[in-house]
Amino acid sequence: MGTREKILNAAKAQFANKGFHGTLMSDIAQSAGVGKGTIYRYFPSKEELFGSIINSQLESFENRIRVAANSGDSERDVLMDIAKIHFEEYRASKEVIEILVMEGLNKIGDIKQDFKKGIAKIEQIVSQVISKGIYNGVFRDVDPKRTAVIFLGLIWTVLKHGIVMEERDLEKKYFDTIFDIIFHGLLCPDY
Amino acid sequence: MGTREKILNAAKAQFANKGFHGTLMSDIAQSAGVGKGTIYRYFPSKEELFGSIINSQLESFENRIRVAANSGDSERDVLMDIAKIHFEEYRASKEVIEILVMEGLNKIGDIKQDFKKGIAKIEQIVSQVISKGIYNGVFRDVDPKRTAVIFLGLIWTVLKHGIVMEERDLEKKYFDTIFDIIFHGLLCPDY
Amino acid sequence: MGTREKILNAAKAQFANKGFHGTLMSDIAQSAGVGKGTIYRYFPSKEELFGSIINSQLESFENRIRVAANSGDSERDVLMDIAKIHFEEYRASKEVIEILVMEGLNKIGDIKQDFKKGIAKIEQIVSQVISKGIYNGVFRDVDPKRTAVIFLGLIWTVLKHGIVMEERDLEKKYFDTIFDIIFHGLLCPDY
Amino acid sequence: MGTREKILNAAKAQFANKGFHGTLMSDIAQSAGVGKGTIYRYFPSKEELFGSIINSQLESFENRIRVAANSGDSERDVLMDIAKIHFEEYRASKEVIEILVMEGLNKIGDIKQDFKKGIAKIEQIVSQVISKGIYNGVFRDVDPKRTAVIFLGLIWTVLKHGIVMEERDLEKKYFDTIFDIIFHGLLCPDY
DNA sequence: GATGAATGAGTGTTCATTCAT
DNA sequence: GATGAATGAACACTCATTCAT
Repeated sequence: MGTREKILNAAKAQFANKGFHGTLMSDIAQSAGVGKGTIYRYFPSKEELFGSIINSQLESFENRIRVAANSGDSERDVLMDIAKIHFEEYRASKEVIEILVMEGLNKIGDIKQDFKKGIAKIEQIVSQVISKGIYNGVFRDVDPKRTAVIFLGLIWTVLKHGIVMEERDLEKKYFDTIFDIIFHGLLCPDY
Repeated sequence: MGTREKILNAAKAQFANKGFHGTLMSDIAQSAGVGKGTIYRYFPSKEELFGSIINSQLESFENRIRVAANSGDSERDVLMDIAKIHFEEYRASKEVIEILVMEGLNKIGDIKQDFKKGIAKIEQIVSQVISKGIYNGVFRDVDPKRTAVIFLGLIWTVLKHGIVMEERDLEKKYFDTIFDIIFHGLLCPDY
Repeated sequence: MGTREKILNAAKAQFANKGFHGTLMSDIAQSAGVGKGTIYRYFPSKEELFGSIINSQLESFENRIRVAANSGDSERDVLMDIAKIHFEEYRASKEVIEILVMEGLNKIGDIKQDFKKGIAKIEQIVSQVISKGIYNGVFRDVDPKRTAVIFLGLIWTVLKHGIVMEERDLEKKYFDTIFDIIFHGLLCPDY
Repeated sequence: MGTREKILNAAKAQFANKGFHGTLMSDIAQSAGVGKGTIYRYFPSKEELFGSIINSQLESFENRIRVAANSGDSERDVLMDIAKIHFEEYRASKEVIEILVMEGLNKIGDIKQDFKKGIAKIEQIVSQVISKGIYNGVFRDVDPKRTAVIFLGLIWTVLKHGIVMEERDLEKKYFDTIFDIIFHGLLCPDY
């Protein structure tokens, strides 16, 4: 494994465990098995190292979601795919998702701006999916932008809940409930 | 205004603006118009000052939500009331809600534990409301606990979205959309 | 008991227990049962309060020792009286002696200078006693000044030892040994 | 000179000059010609730095005294050697002895306990020397433990006197007088 | 390229002292 | 005269960053 990669992996583990402020550069160096100075040969600062992690994960999300959105599947299935992508990334890289969910919005340098931009892009993709779904008669006539926010919010909420409450097998429990409610609503037909 | 209150207000504003780690005790002192040492007459540490703010807001939420849950109204209306309470508290004290939403789960002393406990209590109340709603034929037969998590998470997410994206008139925009979707679902009857 | 006296007693107890730097003015105030501000009506500063205690004890020593020196007794007995005075004062006011022994020479303001002057005066008295003793054929022909230092040093040493090692019944144990050695020497006649 | 050594030397000088509480870490850093943070690479706290100095000197004393005690010389000479060791160490490292004498018993962390233990060990060695001296007919039949306390205390007191009164050529003045008195006593044979 | 010893700006906290009541 | 709330200068300690080797 390359040095840069070793540093990134160590940083992900440390930031996820102890948060941005709780993580020392020396922790990362030690955990990566490199000298402290070496980190600075690859990343100009702690902040940029942190930002790197956040941004690369956001890009990965954006790309995968964009692919799903253009798959040609029913918009109903696209939404389910988007949810699956989130849970998959969570399973594949719990630590990075933990960082995203817990620290993504901390007021650390320009991280927050990057995060906002990343989220906004994803929201826009989802919003377009919903618009298409409405146009194609799959979804009721809801406000697409707000609904995108709500939909993604739901997924993030469940991820966060799993992380915070330290639940195992998060996705299996919640996946069906989320879609049951978001697709069919909570109320009985009579109400 | 009492000194303690001045300090609390200044602290809320500073923590909301700059986050826990970005806020200096001297900022709070200056913004409160008191000496740095004075803060320590009222709060034993920065952490406890922060925790004080978090906990008192969580208690306020819990109490108001408990009252709403016992109001005797239809469970449908209780859920709407609970959402209204969140938006109201947000309007009344944007800064504290901002702190709760942005920093409540940071790894700062025991804050995270307090926060988790507070959230768990509220989730339990909502879970009972949903159970009753199912029993009374208002709600479909969903899993009450998971649905409570999803419902509350949704509201928090929307609050967070409003804060992060700096939207104005947050509640007016989202309130109806949230309940339209969560009550009636996203899919057209045919799907 | 007058307020000034209450403060002095409380200060003696606190300084003896916790040392100068370990004692807070608020400790003294509380232990004296007065307000913190009240101390400053009687003593201009913590340092002066401390100095007051040191100096008044040194004066008491000086006076009693001067009286003993002028008693007309044999110089042998005068030395024993001087030792007795030390042990008596220790018994009567352990705390002040503790302060004298443990903190008298700390580099706190001008305390050290006062202490040095007080000790020098006492040494001079003892030196004169020894001179007279030599003149009167009681003592061997030793250097009176150095012998005074040694004699007083012995007594202080034993006091300090008792305080540090927290021995009880200090004086009974050591009094005879000190005078046995200092009067008759350690060596057997043959050596 | 190694960094650790530079720091230790600077710390000795500063502590001796200004006492523990009067010495700032930044003073030590400046005087050592290193940055403030560098001190903390070698010593975990001001207290430990101080304790380090105290303890290493106490160990040095103990070792040298133990060697002297086992030299096989007459117990009379061993006592004189022990006194010489004290004066030698004083000459070699006035500052550390000054710290020992002036601050060794202050209530600073666990220093006092270390100091007490160190002194107790040395007292025990001396006590054994005196016991042997009595057994071998060199010393009169005195209490060995108390005599050890008195003997060592006397030496320490004279060192302290020299430091406090800022006398030069301390040892030359006092050495003979101390042993004249302590060996042969103060009284004329008739008394 | 890699290192880790050195750095010093930055921060939470303490506590003697003041002064309005 | 007595008080104790308020003060802010002072200080130990941290840690991201640098740079000589």
